[in-house]
Parts: sequence; structure tokens; C-alpha cells
Amino acid sequence: MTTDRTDAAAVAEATTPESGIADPIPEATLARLPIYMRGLLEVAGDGVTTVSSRRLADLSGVNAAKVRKDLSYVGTRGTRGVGYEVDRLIREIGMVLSGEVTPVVIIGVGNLGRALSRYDGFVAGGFPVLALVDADSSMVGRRIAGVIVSHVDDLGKVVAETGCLLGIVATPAHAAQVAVDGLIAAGIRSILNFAPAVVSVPAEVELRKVDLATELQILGYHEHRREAANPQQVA
Amino acid sequence: MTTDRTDAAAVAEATTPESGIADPIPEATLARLPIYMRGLLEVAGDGVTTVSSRRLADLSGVNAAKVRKDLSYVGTRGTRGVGYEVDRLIREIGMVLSGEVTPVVIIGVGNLGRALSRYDGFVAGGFPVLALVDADSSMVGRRIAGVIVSHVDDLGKVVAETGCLLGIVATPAHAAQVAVDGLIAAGIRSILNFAPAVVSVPAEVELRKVDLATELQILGYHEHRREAANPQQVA
DNA sequence: AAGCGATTGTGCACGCATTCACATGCATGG
DNA sequence: CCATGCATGTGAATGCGTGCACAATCGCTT
Ligand SMILES: NC(=O)c1ccc[n+]([C@@H]2O[C@H](COP(=O)([O-])OP(=O)(O)OC[C@H]3O[C@@H](n4cnc5c(N)ncnc54)[C@H](O)[C@@H]3O)[C@@H](O)[C@H]2O)c1
Ligand SMILES: NC(=O)c1ccc[n+]([C@@H]2O[C@H](COP(=O)([O-])OP(=O)(O)OC[C@H]3O[C@@H](n4cnc5c(N)ncnc54)[C@H](O)[C@@H]3O)[C@@H](O)[C@H]2O)c1
Repeated sequence: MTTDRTDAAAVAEATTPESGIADPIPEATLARLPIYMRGLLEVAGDGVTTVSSRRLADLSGVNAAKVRKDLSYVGTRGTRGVGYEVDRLIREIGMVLSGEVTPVVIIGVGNLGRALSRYDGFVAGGFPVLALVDADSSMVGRRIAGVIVSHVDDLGKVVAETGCLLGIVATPAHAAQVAVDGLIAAGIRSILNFAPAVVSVPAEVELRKVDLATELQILGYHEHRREAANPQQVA
Repeated sequence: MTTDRTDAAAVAEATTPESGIADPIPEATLARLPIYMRGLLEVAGDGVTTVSSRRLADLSGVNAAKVRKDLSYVGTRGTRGVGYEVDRLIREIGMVLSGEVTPVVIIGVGNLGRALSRYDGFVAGGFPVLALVDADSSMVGRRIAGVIVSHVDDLGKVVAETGCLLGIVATPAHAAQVAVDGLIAAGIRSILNFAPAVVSVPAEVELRKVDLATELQILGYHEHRREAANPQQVA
């Protein structure tokens, strides 16, 4: 179950020929690359040309050894005794993280969908929201952040026209599975789900979820626990 | 480094006297409890009184053994050959997840802050947003989802009056550290940060982050990678 | 009353991620 | 041109999370 590829294919895939990028970059590393990127862009703005793993670790709030191991997956080689070249790092991490602009479609234009549509951080990060769809016909035709809302029935057409590769689900929970199925039918294979619902997808589709209620409950647990252990009055 | 408590203290802390709740519930388990809860509430609505780990696993999209191990941390004992009592499970998971209502304060009432304020799922989950603060005085005094926006300078007062225990940061990235410091000064010790910035907090404060841009970038990486491996034309 | 089918509870092994520790190797200064 | 110092790159140890596999145990049927 680990892999059904041949050994030859696995070896060929171990590194890409041109760059030294290890092909399956660990998820944990992947999640940190954007953080490093932010720190790098920051120091680059200050005119700094090289950073040590130590410095980048401080900027990112992580361990220095972790930074070095992470960067080794990206293929970047630093210079011993000096550090890493900032520009090169930015370029190479940028290459790994979806190289170019990747347009996004949002399905469900309610409170959350609208907030996400207007988020300029997505555009800045190379993820412009180029399509919005909703099931509510009173919403269809409205313009939000420069994009006209289409009806969910036209999802396939809209996705094809705009070339969206990523889908964001912001419908109510009970519509989440339908929404996801629609996105997949439209050719989308990478989906971010905000609805608090368990949805199933075929193996070739990448589904990630953001569950805000769960985040609060985890915080609540710790808060709760702290108070139980340490009963101090606020007043 | 594993623990610097005495063995006696560790043993005393292993379980709370009244219930069989293992005290430090693993983070991974904790993150799944709300999912189980949703499935349980769903089947409870259908009048079902018992569930097997298998059934709950299917409802939650996880492995059955994982469900059983998770529930063992909660302290619930099922009946062999039968399953778990739904009502009891709901009650006991509810106990673990911050027992009662936990009010929340949101700092930064922009696009995202407003969407979160209006999210009824928080109220339903026992996390009512009872306070809103912003630095922009033109925002102060406005009413959003029944709550009047206060000035960030009054954060301490507002938190004290409303008894908020959880803080949500929805300010721009450059203000995130200031916002977090403010929350901590106001007595908040559990914080959820939406700003894409590295912030530091004292050890006793629990800080979680939700980084939407990173989520998209991880999806983008996989999409990117899939296309590189499998160059198929859309048209 | 006893066997049977079903489901729990958990020991165990495996893999991923984190972190330490240190040898390796480059740049710089004398 | 060589020595010195500093930061990289990585081997190895540890811990956490996952999932298999199975014995223990319960209710129900005969
Ligand atoms: N608002 C928040 O801050 C927030 C926070 C966390 C999670 N969420 C989750 O995000 C989702 C959206 O939240 P919201 O507050 O925006 O809800 P909302 O009710 O404001 O918006 C939902 C939108 O989805 C549309 N919709 C319904 N069914 C659809 C379908 N089949 N296809 C396309 N569109 C459809 C509706 O017309 C509506 O416009 C919910 O699942 C919610 O639980 C929201
Ligand atoms: N909008 C989204 O969908 C979205 C998505 C992902 C992440 N984010 C992040 O969430 C944060 C908020 O996003 P937004 O779109 O709501 O931005 P926004 O600019 O619409 O709102 C930010 C609000 O914070 C207030 N503010 C600024 N400094 C403050 C301070 N020191 N104390 C209190 N309030 C202060 C501003 O007055 C403003 O009202 C940003 O960091 C953004 O990167 C937003």
C-alpha cells in the first residue's frame, strides 16, 4: 500500500534532473516553507544577502537544525561558514511552491466566501480568486472583489474558462459533499474545505480542511484544563 | 527532558479521580474529538442509542482502531459485542471539550473578523463572540452580529466585563504581535491567530494559528507536482 | 446453561518528524 | 599559502501517531 510504482520509476522520481529538489517533500517541511519565505522576503527588503539557518530559524520560530534539513529537501545548498544566499533561497522555495500563478475558485459565497474573495493575501501569494459560484440565484450576478458570481450549475464552464486549478468550499456543511463532487466533476483535483463536514473524495484528489470550530475547541480544552489545575479567580 | 515531575506527581496526574479521563489527551486525539462529536450528534438525531467504533469511524473518515484508542483516552468504556452508548459518549466528549460555554473576543474587525463574528457555528459550539475590538475608531461603536465594537485601548476592560477566555487575532500581520501582547495583558491565555506572522508568547500561553495562504500553497505544490508528473491537456 | 457471534481494549511494530551532536568544508585574514 | 573559525549537512536517538492483529468479554440465542 505504501507504493505501487516500480522501483525504477521510484528511483527516477527521487530527484528531478535539473534541480536537486527531493521529490516527495515531507508534509511537515512543506508547511514550513511559506513561513521561511516570509522571513526571507523580510530580510531581503532590508538589503541582507545571506542568512544563516540560525537567523532564519529565529525569524520563523523554529529549530535551526530543522531549517537546515528542510532546506536540504528543497535542494538549496548553503555555504559552510557563511549561510544561505537569500535571493537564491527565495527563488528556489518559490519554484517548489507552485512555481507560477494558480487561480482559485470559491464555491459558496456567504459570509466566509466573501471574506476570502476579498483577501488580498491570496493574490499576493499567487492564488488569485478568478471564479465565484453559489447556489443562491439572488447572489448570482453580483460582483465581489472584481469577480462576478456565477451559478453553481455553470461551475464546469466557469472553471474551464478561468483555468482554475484549486477549489475552496465555503458552503454550509450539508452541501459540502455536493460541492466537492461538483468541483471534481469540473476537473479540480485540489480542494480546501471550510465546511465542518466529513467528505470523501477519490484517491487522486487532494483534500485539505480548515476546521475553525475544532481549533477553538482545542484551545478551550487547554484553557479548561489550566483552570481546573490552577483555580484562580479573575476578580 | 521527557518529564521533570516526580513519579508520584505523574501518577497522581495520570487520571482525574471522578472520571477516567487521561489527563494529557494527545493533540491528535483532541483534534478528532469534535469530528466524533458531530457524527454522534447526527446519529443521536436519528434515534440511534449505540454505535460501534466501526460505525463511528466510517462517519468520521478514520480508522476504527483509532476511534477506540481515542475514546479510551476520554475514559469512556464501551460494551464488548455491542458498542458505545451514544448519549454517554456525547456527554463525556462534551466534558472534555471545555465543559461549558467559553466566550471569545475578536481583535481586528476587518473582512475576516466580521465573517467570524457572524459565524453561528461558534455560538452553536459553545464559543459565543462576546467582544469585538479594533484600532480603527471609525469602526468603534458599530454593531456586528449583536456586539458593539470597542476600541482596542479598552481591550482589558471589555475582556474583564464579558469574561472572555479565548482570543482571536484577525488584524493585519504587522499588528499581530501587538494584538497578541494586548490579549495577554488583558488576561487571555488561549489565542487563535489568523495573521500570517510569527508571533512569540510566554510559555504559559497557548497559541494556535490558522494559515490559509500556507494551506493553498501546500495544495498548489501537490497540484503542480501532479501536473509535472502527468502532463495532460485540459482542452 | 452454555455456546456463539460481535465488538472492545491494547500490545506491538512501523514510519514520520524532531532534535542533538559533530565532522565536513568553505571563506577570510594574516 | 595556510591556519582558523564558523555554519552547513547529516547520522543517530527519541518520541509521537497510526494501524494491525488478537485475546478478552459481553449479550443473545438456542
Ligand atoms: N463564517 C465563518 O466565519 C465561518 C467560520 C468557520 C467555518 N465556516 C464554515 O464555512 C461555511 C460557510 O460559512 P458561511 O458563514 O459563509 O455560511 P453562509 O450561510 O453565509 O454561506 C453559505 C453560502 O453557500 C451557498 N450554498 C449553499 N449550498 C450551496 C451549494 N450546493 N452550492 C453552492 N453554494 C451553496 C449559500 O447560498 C450561501 O451563499 C460553513 O460550512 C461554515 O460552517 C464559516
Ligand atoms: N480576509 C481573509 O479572508 C483572510 C484570509 C486569511 C488570512 N487573513 C488574515 O487575517 C487578517 C485580517 O484580514 P482582513 O482581510 O480582515 O484584513 P482587514 O484589513 O480587512 O482588517 C484588519 C482590521 O484590523 C484592524 N487593526 C489594525 N491594527 C490593529 C490593532 N493593532 N489592533 C486592533 N485592530 C487592528 C484594522 O482596523 C482592520 O479593521 C490579516 O492578517 C490577513 O492576512 C485574512
